[in-house]
Amino acid sequence: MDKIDLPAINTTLEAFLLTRQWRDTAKGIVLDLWFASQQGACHVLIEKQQAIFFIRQQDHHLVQQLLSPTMRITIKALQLKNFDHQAVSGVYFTRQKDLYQARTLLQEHHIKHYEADIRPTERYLMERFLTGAVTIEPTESSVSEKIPKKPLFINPKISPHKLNKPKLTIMSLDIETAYDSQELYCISMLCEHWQISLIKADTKKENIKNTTKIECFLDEKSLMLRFIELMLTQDPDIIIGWNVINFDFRFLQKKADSLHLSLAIGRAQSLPVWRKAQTEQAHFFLLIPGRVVLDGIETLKSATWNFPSFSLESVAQNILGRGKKIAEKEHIMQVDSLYKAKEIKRQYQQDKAALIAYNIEDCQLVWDIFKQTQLLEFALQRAQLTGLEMDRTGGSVAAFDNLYLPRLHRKGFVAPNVFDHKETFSAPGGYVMNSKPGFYQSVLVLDYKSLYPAIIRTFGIDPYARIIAESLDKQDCIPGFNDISFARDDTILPEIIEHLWQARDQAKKEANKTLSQAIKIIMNSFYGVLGTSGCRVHDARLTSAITLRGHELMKKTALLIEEEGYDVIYGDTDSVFVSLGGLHHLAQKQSTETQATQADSIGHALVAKINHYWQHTLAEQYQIDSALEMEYEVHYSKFFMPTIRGSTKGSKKRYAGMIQDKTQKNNDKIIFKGLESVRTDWTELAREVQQEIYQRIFHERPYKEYLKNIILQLKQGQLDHKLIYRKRLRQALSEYKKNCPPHAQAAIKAQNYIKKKELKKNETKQSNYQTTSYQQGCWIHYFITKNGAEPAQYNTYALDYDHYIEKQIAPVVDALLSVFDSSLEKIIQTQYELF
DNA sequence: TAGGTACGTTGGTCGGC
DNA sequence: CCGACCAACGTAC
Repeated sequence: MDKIDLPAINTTLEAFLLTRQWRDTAKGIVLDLWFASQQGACHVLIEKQQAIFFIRQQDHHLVQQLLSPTMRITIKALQLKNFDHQAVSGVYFTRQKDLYQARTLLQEHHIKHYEADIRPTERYLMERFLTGAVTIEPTESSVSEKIPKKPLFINPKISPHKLNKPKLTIMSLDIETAYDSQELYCISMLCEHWQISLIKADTKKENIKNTTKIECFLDEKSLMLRFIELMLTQDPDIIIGWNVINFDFRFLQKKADSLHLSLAIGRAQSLPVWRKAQTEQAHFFLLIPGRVVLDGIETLKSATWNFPSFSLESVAQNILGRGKKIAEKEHIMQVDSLYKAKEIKRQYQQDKAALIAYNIEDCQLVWDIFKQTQLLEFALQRAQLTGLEMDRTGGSVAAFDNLYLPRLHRKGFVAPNVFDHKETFSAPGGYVMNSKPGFYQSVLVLDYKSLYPAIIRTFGIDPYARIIAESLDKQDCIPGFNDISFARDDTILPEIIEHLWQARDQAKKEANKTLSQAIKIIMNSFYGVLGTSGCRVHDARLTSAITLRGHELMKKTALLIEEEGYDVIYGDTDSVFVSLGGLHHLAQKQSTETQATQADSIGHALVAKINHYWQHTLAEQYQIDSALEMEYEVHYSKFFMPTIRGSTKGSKKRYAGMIQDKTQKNNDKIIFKGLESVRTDWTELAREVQQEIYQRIFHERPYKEYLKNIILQLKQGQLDHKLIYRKRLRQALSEYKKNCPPHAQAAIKAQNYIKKKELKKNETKQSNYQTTSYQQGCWIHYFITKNGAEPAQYNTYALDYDHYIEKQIAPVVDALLSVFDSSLEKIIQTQYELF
């Protein structure tokens, strides 16, 4: 047996929490925690934990009578109250199973109970303020000698710690399989200084030349066994991939099951735990004890990255500027959506070296994407801030609970239950000003930095502070709206935000963009959480207190700016748009540099005035410190605000502005918001024409010939590849009952074409693969043809070019041209006159 | 393994002519 | 054929 290399007893270990599990045992609830540490992986068991929820003290005997015949419980009166100021007791269980049963019994008897939905792991961690980084102090009895190599600590003391960069072993994983059968071709694993590809092949027959390390296996079973062995010897803390849980690991699990293999790839040879999502049928969650599996797609989304497509090809092109080895050329995919899958099969049969290179390159792409975007650091920071698992995406309510509940308990309260608060009205959202449409010379944008968190901080908006305020004098409270107010000096949420705010300022100072971003996301999620009935402290009066204060601030801000003689042309929630140069046709010609310099100084002056105003006014009116911070965001040297189509009214949430590049001439950038060119459901042609026309007009370059040429090319069929509509099927096809929009029509037609093909060819295998592909959430690609909407892949009809001119090009162009009393129709008309 | 509301656009449906 | 209304989607913040 290997020599046991344990850290010295009583040496404090710095560690980071990887996975958490709980289980009922004869000796009580056991928590099973895995950490990464400087000394490698570290396993901790916390024994003899009790499960707990709360009841009203007045229900003590009722609960005792109800539960004690079937389970062992202890009920203890506590110095805690519910939100109705009633005293509560804790009910303690030796098994979580009993708690669940008790919960059901109490529900049946309509007996109030609180916080019965907190899992034992979360309860243990949150009440100790343990999130990601911790110190572990092993005690003499806590070190087990049973398992060699891996330290096992029983009931050590664990304390929160600051996040130092933990030493983590990362593995990028990707598999290749047949598209038309359950055949496994190849598995590639890539770590920092190590990589391998396992392929099903006969070494004697195959001639595989490749620089990477390759092992060949005659059958899937030996390949799988080697995979399991390598997972244990490489022993990664983090496994990354692309759709890695719902494709790669799910495939490997099914493969292991069919081969009667135990997929013991967890630490201490434990098994993966699968859980099915309740909402989506096809979505699964995976827990591998001791290892964190991070899916690139979900993690990027959770860090607010957005791409037109989240395929590895598309994201790699966007972030790394390079794509996969088998390129997903869009014009090929249109004709044959299985092009890539077929090429993989061909390579497996004819050129295994190429397939291995492709497979390992996918691992590398995922690795490089994680590195480039600092995704792992983001996941670590988020876990550290929220106490959620590293792989947990979404979970805003759970993050709020982790931060809020322990603090609420220390203030002497237990939380209400989800759906306890009966909704009486719905809270308004952000204030969106009516816009003044037109083409402007010079526009400033000023905005409030994290407006809603700033309002929560400044006005003490907090579920607990509202409860407390009910029994306080008026002068000790800050008024909200809807007849509620908040305790002035006794709050929870504003303090959490203040702490995060300071951490964010510090992160910015240290140029730690990842941390700053993680904090911003969490701070902004608090408002949303208070607004959903899925949150236990939800109350529309609280969100109203935030948004209505926002309305007030926005309106006053616009007045303050107008007082200075400037025109506010638009504003949305936390921003105001200030016109400096006036409308284009009225503008005086002025050098662009002078304009920009003047704009900057005006911007800074306005922001200073407004910030000072709130400092002064709020101190005077409410005796509070303003945390409101308006910033000078950007100067648009040219700016266009459209009207609503077919009206003279200014539009909202749609505009374009040009930002001057101060260092480089002729490198100005046009920002599009809400307009067609940022919408994925408009055709490529429409988006491209909009960009081009705006470029030309903003730079005062001719555009008529360009437009005529586009129309000509379109009618000649030269632009057909840019005429595909792309839209998601948001419901199951059968759910489009009230009306059937074009993309759903196209999807139904596609299904019918496939069925016909199936009957003709009687080729079941491949067709089965495709008939299942028009499901909720999938993308539909379609043309508008003389026969209406047709699926792009199967279309045989002539395209309806008049439709594209009228519905795609004209709207995009006319919005801007109308400023100059022109339109697409007028421009084309002159063309006809020429003929 | 539950963050929110506000908004514009297209095209389908339906009742009126 | 037209207008009013609304379903569906994607977006801004």
